[in-house]
Amino acid sequence: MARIVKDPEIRRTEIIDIAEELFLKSGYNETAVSDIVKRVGVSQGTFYYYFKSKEDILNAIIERYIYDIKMGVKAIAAKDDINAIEKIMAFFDFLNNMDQGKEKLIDYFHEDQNVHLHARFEKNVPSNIIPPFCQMIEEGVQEDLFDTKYPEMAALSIIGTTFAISHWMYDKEDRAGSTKKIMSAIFDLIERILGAEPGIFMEYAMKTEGAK
Amino acid sequence: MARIVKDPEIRRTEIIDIAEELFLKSGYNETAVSDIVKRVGVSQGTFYYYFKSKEDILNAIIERYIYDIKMGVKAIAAKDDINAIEKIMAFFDFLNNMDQGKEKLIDYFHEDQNVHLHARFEKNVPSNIIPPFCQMIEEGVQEDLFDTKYPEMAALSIIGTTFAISHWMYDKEDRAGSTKKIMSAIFDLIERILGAEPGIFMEYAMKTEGAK
DNA sequence: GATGGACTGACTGACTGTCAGTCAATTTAT
DNA sequence: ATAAATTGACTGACAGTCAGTCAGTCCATC
Repeated sequence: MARIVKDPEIRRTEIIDIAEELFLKSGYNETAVSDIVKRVGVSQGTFYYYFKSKEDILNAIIERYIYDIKMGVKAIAAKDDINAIEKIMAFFDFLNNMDQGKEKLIDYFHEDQNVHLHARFEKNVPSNIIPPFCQMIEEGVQEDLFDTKYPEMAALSIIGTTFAISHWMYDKEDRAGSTKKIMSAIFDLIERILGAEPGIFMEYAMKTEGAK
Repeated sequence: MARIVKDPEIRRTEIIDIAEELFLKSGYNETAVSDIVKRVGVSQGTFYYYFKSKEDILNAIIERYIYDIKMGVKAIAAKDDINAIEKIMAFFDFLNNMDQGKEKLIDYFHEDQNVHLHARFEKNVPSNIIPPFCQMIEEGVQEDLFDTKYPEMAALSIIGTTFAISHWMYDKEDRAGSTKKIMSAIFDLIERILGAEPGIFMEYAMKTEGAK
Protein backbone atom coordinates (compact mmCIF):
# COMPACT_ATOMS: atom_id res chain seq x y z
CA MET A 1 0.00 0.00 0.00
CA ALA A 2 1.15 3.54 -0.69
CA ARG A 3 3.03 4.78 2.30
CA ILE A 4 1.75 8.05 3.70
CA VAL A 5 3.75 9.74 6.41
CA LYS A 6 1.93 12.10 8.72
CA ASP A 7 2.72 14.25 11.67
CA PRO A 8 2.80 11.80 14.60
CA GLU A 9 0.39 13.92 16.61
CA ILE A 10 -2.15 13.78 13.78
CA ARG A 11 -1.66 10.07 13.16
CA ARG A 12 -2.11 9.32 16.83
CA THR A 13 -5.30 11.34 17.03
CA GLU A 14 -6.57 9.71 13.85
CA ILE A 15 -6.10 6.24 15.29
CA ILE A 16 -7.72 7.20 18.58
CA ASP A 17 -10.71 8.72 16.77
CA ILE A 18 -11.40 5.60 14.74
CA ALA A 19 -10.78 3.28 17.69
CA GLU A 20 -13.22 5.27 19.80
CA GLU A 21 -15.83 5.13 17.07
CA LEU A 22 -15.47 1.37 16.65
CA PHE A 23 -15.37 0.62 20.38
CA LEU A 24 -18.57 2.59 20.87
CA LYS A 25 -20.23 0.96 17.88
CA SER A 26 -19.28 -2.67 18.47
CA GLY A 27 -17.69 -2.84 21.91
CA TYR A 28 -14.11 -3.19 23.02
CA ASN A 29 -13.78 -6.96 22.88
CA GLU A 30 -15.55 -7.22 19.55
CA THR A 31 -13.29 -4.72 17.85
CA ALA A 32 -10.03 -6.17 16.56
CA VAL A 33 -6.89 -4.12 16.22
CA SER A 34 -6.95 -5.20 12.58
CA ASP A 35 -10.40 -3.57 12.20
CA ILE A 36 -9.00 -0.30 13.50
CA VAL A 37 -5.95 -0.22 11.26
CA LYS A 38 -8.00 -1.22 8.23
CA ARG A 39 -10.32 1.74 8.79
CA VAL A 40 -7.47 4.16 9.46
CA GLY A 41 -5.60 2.87 6.45
CA VAL A 42 -2.35 1.99 8.17
CA SER A 43 -0.59 -1.25 8.99
CA GLN A 44 -0.81 -3.29 12.14
CA GLY A 45 2.77 -2.26 12.89
CA THR A 46 1.88 1.42 12.90
CA PHE A 47 -0.71 0.79 15.55
CA TYR A 48 1.90 -0.76 17.79
CA TYR A 49 4.33 2.03 16.96
CA TYR A 50 1.90 4.43 18.65
CA PHE A 51 0.29 2.26 21.31
CA LYS A 52 1.95 -0.43 23.31
CA SER A 53 -1.21 -2.56 23.51
CA LYS A 54 -4.89 -2.61 22.72
CA GLU A 55 -5.55 -1.81 26.37
CA ASP A 56 -3.30 1.20 25.96
CA ILE A 57 -5.47 2.86 23.35
CA LEU A 58 -8.51 2.37 25.58
CA ASN A 59 -6.69 4.37 28.23
CA ALA A 60 -5.91 7.07 25.70
CA ILE A 61 -9.59 7.33 24.81
CA ILE A 62 -10.64 7.56 28.45
CA GLU A 63 -7.93 10.11 29.15
CA ARG A 64 -9.42 12.32 26.50
CA TYR A 65 -12.87 12.18 28.09
CA ILE A 66 -11.38 12.85 31.48
CA TYR A 67 -9.44 15.80 30.14
CA ASP A 68 -12.60 17.35 28.69
CA ILE A 69 -14.47 16.86 31.92
CA LYS A 70 -11.64 18.24 33.97
CA MET A 71 -11.47 21.40 31.86
CA GLY A 72 -15.23 21.85 31.97
CA VAL A 73 -15.41 21.46 35.72
CA LYS A 74 -12.44 23.71 36.29
CA ALA A 75 -14.08 26.41 34.20
CA ILE A 76 -17.27 26.16 36.22
CA ALA A 77 -15.40 26.16 39.53
CA ALA A 78 -13.51 29.30 38.49
CA LYS A 79 -16.60 31.34 37.64
CA ASP A 80 -17.21 34.27 39.91
CA ASP A 81 -20.63 35.42 38.77
CA ILE A 82 -22.57 32.48 40.26
CA ASN A 83 -22.75 30.99 43.74
CA ALA A 84 -21.88 27.48 44.90
CA ILE A 85 -25.37 26.09 44.37
CA GLU A 86 -25.48 27.36 40.81
CA LYS A 87 -22.02 25.93 40.20
CA ILE A 88 -23.03 22.49 41.36
CA MET A 89 -26.08 22.59 39.17
CA ALA A 90 -24.03 23.82 36.22
CA PHE A 91 -21.67 20.94 36.85
CA PHE A 92 -24.41 18.34 36.58
CA ASP A 93 -25.77 20.06 33.54
CA PHE A 94 -22.35 19.90 31.95
CA LEU A 95 -21.93 16.18 32.68
CA ASN A 96 -25.38 15.38 31.37
CA ASN A 97 -24.89 17.25 28.16
CA MET A 98 -21.40 16.07 27.31
CA ASP A 99 -21.81 14.20 24.12
CA GLN A 100 -19.76 12.39 21.64
CA GLY A 101 -20.97 13.22 18.17
CA LYS A 102 -24.70 12.68 18.02
CA GLU A 103 -25.41 10.43 20.96
CA LYS A 104 -25.00 11.20 24.59
CA LEU A 105 -21.93 9.62 26.07
CA ILE A 106 -23.87 8.47 29.07
CA ASP A 107 -26.25 6.51 26.86
CA TYR A 108 -23.38 4.79 25.10
CA PHE A 109 -21.73 3.87 28.33
CA HIS A 110 -24.77 2.13 29.64
CA GLU A 111 -25.06 -0.18 26.68
CA ASP A 112 -24.02 -3.63 27.74
CA GLN A 113 -21.16 -3.98 25.29
CA ASN A 114 -19.38 -1.02 26.83
CA VAL A 115 -18.93 -2.24 30.41
CA HIS A 116 -15.23 -2.08 29.73
CA LEU A 117 -15.27 1.61 28.81
CA HIS A 118 -17.69 2.37 31.58
CA ALA A 119 -15.79 0.72 34.39
CA ARG A 120 -12.58 2.44 33.42
CA PHE A 121 -14.36 5.75 33.12
CA GLU A 122 -15.90 5.57 36.56
CA LYS A 123 -12.65 4.43 38.07
CA ASN A 124 -10.84 7.51 36.79
CA VAL A 125 -13.46 10.22 37.05
CA PRO A 126 -13.43 10.72 40.83
CA SER A 127 -9.73 11.47 41.23
CA ASN A 128 -10.08 14.14 38.56
CA ILE A 129 -13.28 15.86 39.51
CA ILE A 130 -13.27 15.53 43.27
CA PRO A 131 -10.75 18.35 43.81
CA PRO A 132 -12.62 21.09 41.91
CA PHE A 133 -15.95 19.76 43.12
CA CYS A 134 -14.69 19.83 46.66
CA GLN A 135 -13.60 23.41 46.11
CA MET A 136 -17.14 24.35 45.11
CA ILE A 137 -18.46 22.78 48.29
CA GLU A 138 -15.94 24.58 50.49
CA GLU A 139 -16.95 27.80 48.80
CA GLY A 140 -20.58 27.02 49.61
CA VAL A 141 -19.67 26.40 53.24
CA GLN A 142 -17.96 29.77 53.41
CA GLU A 143 -20.98 31.42 51.84
CA ASP A 144 -23.11 29.72 54.52
CA LEU A 145 -25.10 27.92 51.84
CA PHE A 146 -23.83 24.52 52.97
CA ASP A 147 -22.89 23.04 56.30
CA THR A 148 -20.50 20.12 56.45
CA LYS A 149 -17.29 19.20 58.22
CA TYR A 150 -16.26 16.79 55.46
CA PRO A 151 -16.36 18.50 52.05
CA GLU A 152 -14.24 15.85 50.34
CA MET A 153 -16.39 13.01 51.60
CA ALA A 154 -19.51 14.94 50.65
CA ALA A 155 -18.15 15.34 47.12
CA LEU A 156 -17.45 11.61 46.93
CA SER A 157 -20.88 10.83 48.28
CA ILE A 158 -22.61 12.98 45.68
CA ILE A 159 -20.61 11.49 42.83
CA GLY A 160 -21.21 7.96 44.14
CA THR A 161 -24.91 8.65 44.60
CA THR A 162 -25.14 9.99 41.06
CA PHE A 163 -23.46 6.93 39.59
CA ALA A 164 -25.60 4.54 41.61
CA ILE A 165 -28.84 6.26 40.67
CA SER A 166 -27.93 6.50 37.00
CA HIS A 167 -27.12 2.76 36.89
CA TRP A 168 -30.30 2.00 38.70
CA MET A 169 -32.37 4.02 36.28
CA TYR A 170 -30.75 2.37 33.29
CA ASP A 171 -31.30 -1.12 34.60
CA LYS A 172 -34.98 -0.50 35.17
CA GLU A 173 -37.26 -0.92 32.20
CA ASP A 174 -39.67 1.84 33.15
CA ARG A 175 -36.98 4.41 32.77
CA ALA A 176 -39.28 7.16 31.60
CA GLY A 177 -41.10 6.67 34.94
CA SER A 178 -41.45 9.86 36.90
CA THR A 179 -38.48 12.10 36.19
CA LYS A 180 -39.85 14.77 38.46
CA LYS A 181 -39.98 12.52 41.48
CA ILE A 182 -36.45 11.36 40.82
CA MET A 183 -35.25 14.92 40.45
CA SER A 184 -36.85 15.83 43.75
CA ALA A 185 -35.22 12.83 45.39
CA ILE A 186 -31.79 13.69 44.01
CA PHE A 187 -32.07 17.32 45.09
CA ASP A 188 -33.23 16.18 48.50
CA LEU A 189 -30.21 13.90 48.82
CA ILE A 190 -27.75 16.56 47.70
CA GLU A 191 -29.19 19.07 50.13
CA ARG A 192 -28.91 16.59 52.99
CA ILE A 193 -25.35 15.59 52.10
CA LEU A 194 -24.25 19.21 51.84
CA GLY A 195 -26.31 20.41 54.75
CA ALA A 196 -28.10 22.93 52.55
CA GLU A 197 -31.48 24.45 53.23
CA PRO A 198 -34.19 21.95 52.20
CA GLY A 199 -35.71 22.79 48.84
CA ILE A 200 -33.11 25.34 47.85
CA PHE A 201 -31.79 23.38 44.87
CA MET A 202 -35.27 22.91 43.48
CA GLU A 203 -35.88 26.63 43.94
CA TYR A 204 -32.80 27.45 41.91
CA ALA A 205 -33.76 24.88 39.30
CA MET A 206 -37.18 26.47 38.83
CA LYS A 207 -35.60 29.89 38.56
CA THR A 208 -33.18 28.79 35.85
CA GLU A 209 -35.88 26.97 33.94
CA GLY A 210 -38.06 30.03 34.06
CA ALA A 211 -35.25 32.14 32.62
CA LYS A 212 -35.00 29.98 29.51
CA MET B 1 -7.08 -39.69 29.89
CA ALA B 2 -9.20 -41.87 32.12
CA ARG B 3 -12.78 -40.83 31.81
CA ILE B 4 -14.42 -40.09 35.12
CA VAL B 5 -18.11 -39.32 35.16
CA LYS B 6 -19.46 -37.28 38.02
CA ASP B 7 -22.77 -35.88 39.08
CA PRO B 8 -23.24 -32.81 36.85
CA GLU B 9 -23.94 -30.61 39.87
CA ILE B 10 -20.62 -31.61 41.41
CA ARG B 11 -18.67 -31.24 38.18
CA ARG B 12 -20.09 -27.79 37.60
CA THR B 13 -19.22 -26.66 41.11
CA GLU B 14 -15.75 -28.16 40.74
CA ILE B 15 -15.09 -26.17 37.58
CA ILE B 16 -16.44 -22.97 39.12
CA ASP B 17 -14.30 -23.44 42.23
CA ILE B 18 -11.08 -23.83 40.27
CA ALA B 19 -11.94 -21.01 37.86
CA GLU B 20 -12.63 -18.68 40.78
CA GLU B 21 -9.34 -19.59 42.38
CA LEU B 22 -7.39 -18.98 39.19
CA PHE B 23 -9.20 -15.75 38.33
CA LEU B 24 -8.46 -14.37 41.77
CA LYS B 25 -4.85 -15.52 41.63
CA SER B 26 -3.92 -14.40 38.13
CA GLY B 27 -6.81 -12.32 36.82
CA TYR B 28 -9.55 -13.10 34.33
CA ASN B 29 -7.73 -12.20 31.12
CA GLU B 30 -4.55 -13.95 32.19
CA THR B 31 -6.33 -17.23 32.92
CA ALA B 32 -6.90 -19.43 29.87
CA VAL B 33 -9.76 -21.89 29.67
CA SER B 34 -7.08 -24.48 29.04
CA ASP B 35 -5.52 -23.61 32.42
CA ILE B 36 -8.83 -24.23 34.14
CA VAL B 37 -9.54 -27.59 32.54
CA LYS B 38 -5.97 -28.75 33.14
CA ARG B 39 -6.37 -28.06 36.86
CA VAL B 40 -9.80 -29.66 37.07
CA GLY B 41 -8.60 -32.64 35.09
CA VAL B 42 -11.25 -32.56 32.38
CA SER B 43 -11.15 -31.81 28.68
CA GLN B 44 -11.74 -28.48 27.00
CA GLY B 45 -14.97 -29.92 25.65
CA THR B 46 -16.32 -30.57 29.12
CA PHE B 47 -15.84 -26.95 30.00
CA TYR B 48 -17.97 -25.93 27.05
CA TYR B 49 -20.50 -28.62 27.88
CA TYR B 50 -21.17 -26.78 31.14
CA PHE B 51 -20.53 -23.15 30.20
CA LYS B 52 -21.31 -21.52 26.92
CA SER B 53 -18.30 -19.20 27.07
CA LYS B 54 -15.49 -18.02 29.30
CA GLU B 55 -17.59 -14.96 30.10
CA ASP B 56 -20.37 -17.31 31.19
CA ILE B 57 -18.36 -18.87 34.00
CA LEU B 58 -17.47 -15.41 35.26
CA ASN B 59 -21.17 -14.75 35.61
CA ALA B 60 -21.61 -18.01 37.46
CA ILE B 61 -18.91 -16.98 39.93
CA ILE B 62 -20.45 -13.57 40.48
CA GLU B 63 -23.88 -15.10 40.89
CA ARG B 64 -22.53 -17.17 43.74
CA TYR B 65 -21.19 -14.11 45.54
CA ILE B 66 -24.45 -12.30 44.97
CA TYR B 67 -26.39 -15.24 46.33
CA ASP B 68 -24.32 -15.27 49.52
CA ILE B 69 -24.80 -11.55 49.99
CA LYS B 70 -28.51 -11.77 49.33
CA MET B 71 -28.94 -14.47 51.94
CA GLY B 72 -26.84 -12.61 54.49
CA VAL B 73 -28.70 -9.36 54.03
CA LYS B 74 -32.07 -11.06 54.11
CA ALA B 75 -31.15 -12.73 57.38
CA ILE B 76 -30.16 -9.40 58.90
CA ALA B 77 -33.30 -7.68 57.60
CA ALA B 78 -35.46 -10.43 59.13
CA LYS B 79 -34.00 -10.14 62.64
CA ASP B 80 -36.43 -8.88 65.25
CA ASP B 81 -34.13 -8.39 68.23
CA ILE B 82 -32.31 -5.35 66.84
CA ASN B 83 -33.49 -2.01 65.51
CA ALA B 84 -32.96 -0.44 62.09
CA ILE B 85 -29.73 1.32 63.01
CA GLU B 86 -28.21 -1.87 64.32
CA LYS B 87 -29.34 -3.69 61.22
CA ILE B 88 -27.67 -1.22 58.93
CA MET B 89 -24.48 -1.45 60.91
CA ALA B 90 -24.66 -5.25 60.89
CA PHE B 91 -25.14 -5.08 57.15
CA PHE B 92 -21.93 -3.11 56.62
CA ASP B 93 -20.12 -5.40 58.98
CA PHE B 94 -21.30 -8.36 56.97
CA LEU B 95 -20.17 -6.87 53.65
CA ASN B 96 -16.80 -5.88 55.04
CA ASN B 97 -16.10 -9.27 56.50
CA MET B 98 -17.22 -11.44 53.61
CA ASP B 99 -14.25 -13.49 52.71
CA GLN B 100 -13.08 -16.00 50.23
CA GLY B 101 -10.86 -18.38 52.12
CA LYS B 102 -8.41 -16.35 54.12
CA GLU B 103 -8.55 -13.01 52.32
CA LYS B 104 -11.34 -10.47 52.43
CA LEU B 105 -13.27 -10.30 49.21
CA ILE B 106 -13.13 -6.54 49.23
CA ASP B 107 -9.33 -6.63 49.30
CA TYR B 108 -9.20 -9.12 46.47
CA PHE B 109 -11.47 -7.02 44.37
CA HIS B 110 -9.32 -3.95 44.67
CA GLU B 111 -6.27 -5.70 43.32
CA ASP B 112 -5.60 -4.47 39.83
CA GLN B 113 -5.93 -7.81 38.10
CA ASN B 114 -9.50 -8.18 39.29
CA VAL B 115 -11.11 -5.11 37.70
CA HIS B 116 -13.17 -7.47 35.60
CA LEU B 117 -14.63 -9.31 38.58
CA HIS B 118 -15.06 -6.07 40.48
CA ALA B 119 -16.92 -4.19 37.76
CA ARG B 120 -19.33 -7.03 37.26
CA PHE B 121 -19.83 -7.37 40.98
CA GLU B 122 -20.70 -3.74 41.50
CA LYS B 123 -23.00 -3.76 38.53
CA ASN B 124 -25.05 -6.59 40.00
CA VAL B 125 -24.98 -5.87 43.70
CA PRO B 126 -27.45 -2.98 43.83
CA SER B 127 -30.42 -4.72 42.22
CA ASN B 128 -30.02 -7.51 44.76
CA ILE B 129 -29.44 -5.66 47.97
CA ILE B 130 -31.47 -2.51 47.47
CA PRO B 131 -34.81 -4.20 48.24
CA PRO B 132 -33.91 -5.61 51.67
CA PHE B 133 -31.82 -2.55 52.46
CA CYS B 134 -34.74 -0.36 51.56
CA GLN B 135 -36.91 -2.42 53.87
CA MET B 136 -34.54 -1.72 56.76
CA ILE B 137 -34.77 1.98 56.06
CA GLU B 138 -38.57 1.94 55.93
CA GLU B 139 -38.56 0.12 59.23
CA GLY B 140 -36.33 2.85 60.66
CA VAL B 141 -38.72 5.50 59.39
CA GLN B 142 -41.61 3.75 61.13
CA GLU B 143 -39.58 3.51 64.33
CA ASP B 144 -38.94 7.27 64.02
CA LEU B 145 -35.21 6.66 63.89
CA PHE B 146 -34.98 7.95 60.32
CA ASP B 147 -36.78 10.61 58.37
CA THR B 148 -36.90 10.39 54.59
CA LYS B 149 -39.51 10.49 51.86
CA TYR B 150 -37.33 8.46 49.48
CA PRO B 151 -36.15 5.25 51.13
CA GLU B 152 -35.16 3.59 47.87
CA MET B 153 -33.08 6.54 46.73
CA ALA B 154 -31.54 6.77 50.18
CA ALA B 155 -30.53 3.12 49.92
CA LEU B 156 -28.98 3.74 46.51
CA SER B 157 -27.20 6.79 47.80
CA ILE B 158 -25.68 4.94 50.72
CA ILE B 159 -24.52 2.07 48.52
CA GLY B 160 -23.11 4.50 45.95
CA THR B 161 -21.39 6.52 48.64
CA THR B 162 -19.86 3.39 50.09
CA PHE B 163 -18.52 2.26 46.73
CA ALA B 164 -17.11 5.69 45.91
CA ILE B 165 -15.39 6.06 49.26
CA SER B 166 -13.96 2.56 49.18
CA HIS B 167 -12.51 3.15 45.71
CA TRP B 168 -11.15 6.47 46.83
CA MET B 169 -9.48 4.95 49.84
CA TYR B 170 -7.91 2.18 47.82
CA ASP B 171 -6.52 4.57 45.25
CA LYS B 172 -4.86 6.70 47.86
CA GLU B 173 -1.48 5.57 49.09
CA ASP B 174 -1.87 6.84 52.62
CA ARG B 175 -4.70 4.44 53.24
CA ALA B 176 -3.86 3.83 56.87
CA GLY B 177 -4.38 7.60 57.33
CA SER B 178 -7.03 8.34 59.90
CA THR B 179 -9.60 5.59 59.98
CA LYS B 180 -11.44 7.31 62.78
CA LYS B 181 -11.98 10.50 60.83
CA ILE B 182 -13.24 8.50 57.87
CA MET B 183 -15.59 6.51 60.05
CA SER B 184 -16.97 9.73 61.50
CA ALA B 185 -17.44 11.11 58.01
CA ILE B 186 -19.24 8.00 56.78
CA PHE B 187 -21.53 7.92 59.80
CA ASP B 188 -22.21 11.62 59.35
CA LEU B 189 -23.17 11.04 55.71
CA ILE B 190 -25.40 8.07 56.49
CA GLU B 191 -27.18 10.02 59.22
CA ARG B 192 -27.78 12.92 56.85
CA ILE B 193 -29.01 10.72 54.03
CA LEU B 194 -31.38 8.85 56.32
CA GLY B 195 -32.39 11.89 58.31
CA ALA B 196 -31.24 10.26 61.54
CA GLU B 197 -30.25 12.07 64.70
CA PRO B 198 -26.66 13.36 64.33
CA GLY B 199 -24.14 11.15 66.11
CA ILE B 200 -26.51 8.28 66.74
CA PHE B 201 -24.62 5.79 64.58
CA MET B 202 -21.35 6.57 66.33
CA GLU B 203 -23.13 6.14 69.64
CA TYR B 204 -24.31 2.70 68.65
CA ALA B 205 -20.86 1.84 67.30
CA MET B 206 -19.23 2.73 70.63
CA LYS B 207 -21.81 0.72 72.53
CA THR B 208 -21.19 -2.39 70.41
CA GLU B 209 -17.44 -2.01 70.70
CA GLY B 210 -17.70 -1.65 74.43
CA ALA B 211 -19.72 -4.84 74.64
CA LYS B 212 -16.97 -6.88 73.05
C1' DG C 1 -32.01 -62.59 38.79
C1' DA C 2 -28.85 -62.79 35.26
C1' DT C 3 -27.73 -61.35 30.28
C1' DG C 4 -27.53 -58.14 26.80
C1' DG C 5 -28.96 -54.54 23.82
C1' DA C 6 -30.71 -49.85 23.24
C1' DC C 7 -30.19 -45.45 24.84
C1' DT C 8 -28.66 -41.15 27.20
C1' DG C 9 -25.80 -37.62 28.29
C1' DA C 10 -21.30 -36.72 30.30
C1' DC C 11 -16.97 -36.43 28.42
C1' DT C 12 -12.90 -36.32 25.07
C1' DG C 13 -9.12 -33.95 22.56
C1' DA C 14 -7.62 -32.80 18.20
C1' DC C 15 -8.76 -29.14 15.37
C1' DT C 16 -10.01 -24.32 13.53
C1' DG C 17 -10.26 -19.49 13.14
C1' DT C 18 -9.13 -15.33 15.16
C1' DC C 19 -6.50 -12.03 17.06
C1' DA C 20 -2.89 -9.45 19.87
C1' DG C 21 1.50 -8.46 19.40
C1' DT C 22 6.48 -8.75 16.89
C1' DC C 23 10.09 -7.72 13.77
C1' DA C 24 13.13 -7.23 9.86
C1' DA C 25 12.83 -4.61 6.01
C1' DT C 26 11.72 -0.35 3.66
C1' DT C 27 10.59 4.39 2.79
C1' DT C 28 10.58 9.30 3.87
C1' DA C 29 12.24 13.57 6.07
C1' DT C 30 16.04 16.36 7.66
C1' DA D 1 23.90 9.75 6.80
C1' DT D 2 20.76 9.27 10.28
C1' DA D 3 16.60 8.98 12.48
C1' DA D 4 11.82 8.60 12.47
C1' DA D 5 7.75 6.63 10.49
C1' DT D 6 5.66 2.87 8.23
C1' DT D 7 4.95 -1.74 6.33
C1' DG D 8 2.80 -6.42 6.37
C1' DA D 9 3.93 -11.04 6.81
C1' DC D 10 4.49 -13.79 10.66
C1' DT D 11 3.97 -16.13 15.36
C1' DG D 12 2.07 -17.98 19.38
C1' DA D 13 -1.75 -18.21 22.22
C1' DC D 14 -6.19 -18.81 22.99
C1' DA D 15 -11.55 -19.26 22.69
C1' DG D 16 -14.59 -22.08 20.97
C1' DT D 17 -16.22 -26.49 17.96
C1' DC D 18 -17.34 -31.01 16.79
C1' DA D 19 -17.40 -35.82 15.61
C1' DG D 20 -17.00 -39.41 18.19
C1' DT D 21 -16.34 -42.35 22.76
C1' DC D 22 -17.68 -44.45 26.83
C1' DA D 23 -19.99 -45.06 31.67
C1' DG D 24 -24.08 -45.90 33.50
C1' DT D 25 -29.15 -46.86 33.35
C1' DC D 26 -33.30 -48.92 31.86
C1' DC D 27 -35.86 -52.69 30.54
C1' DA D 28 -37.07 -56.75 27.75
C1' DT D 29 -36.09 -61.55 27.53
C1' DC D 30 -34.83 -66.10 29.14
